[in-house]
Amino acid sequence: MSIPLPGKPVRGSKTGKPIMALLDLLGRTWALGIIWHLSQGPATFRELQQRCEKISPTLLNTRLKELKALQLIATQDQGYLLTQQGLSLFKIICPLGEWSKQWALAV
Amino acid sequence: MSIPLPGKPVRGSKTGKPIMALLDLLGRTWALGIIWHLSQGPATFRELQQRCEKISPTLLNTRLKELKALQLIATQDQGYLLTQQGLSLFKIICPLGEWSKQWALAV
DNA sequence: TCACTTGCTACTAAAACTGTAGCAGAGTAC
DNA sequence: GTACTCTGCTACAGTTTTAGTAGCAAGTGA
Repeated sequence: MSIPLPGKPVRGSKTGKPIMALLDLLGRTWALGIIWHLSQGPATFRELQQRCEKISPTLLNTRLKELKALQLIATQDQGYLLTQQGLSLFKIICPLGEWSKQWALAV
Repeated sequence: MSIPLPGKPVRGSKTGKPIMALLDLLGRTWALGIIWHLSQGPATFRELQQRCEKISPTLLNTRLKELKALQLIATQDQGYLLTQQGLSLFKIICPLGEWSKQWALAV
């Protein structure tokens, strides 16, 4: 799957609007999950695999490359970690944790 | 694909944590997109199809059923619209619009 | 009754994801 | 130096999901 660059047509939208690229990216299996789990701190490849419970290494690597190309994550000695960009994105979606608890009560 | 009920094991997590169900749901193609486009106001099936540019009716209907079962959207005379739950979820992800614009400048 | 719209299903092809096995390189341990 | 372990990652076959197109049944209005 090609990397959803803002400004370019993406899966489901030819307009090139950044939000559509973002929705394409976040709509891919495990993309949100990886960001979520990485917010707990840096992790090696295998550590991340464990945090994600059941992700296949194939897919994990694919997503990591995408997220890296889009500058949401980076690699360092510690392994993978969120960049400033990635962190600011996480801050937005962070409230989903609390929201989902309320939601669970209602559904 | 089965509906990701909070409290139940979902794609990628057996823990049943609500957040994992939510991440599963939002990680499905077009789920976020549908919520996003519905936030612009109620829409009929075909209207929604157009807003989403390139979604296939098969998938649109599948996602609508899921979102309905999870009480994020509902149907009325006007067609489909966000429920209170859906609206409160949208309020969380709404800042993604602005964020993506900043991101577009950086990538 | 005939045209027209709407919500939606059927069906096939294409793309994405899973699951398992395992390789190459780096770091100890002896 | 060589055996052992751990790591990041790739290969590949099989399954599941999504795309894309066609079109049907029900409702509306003329």
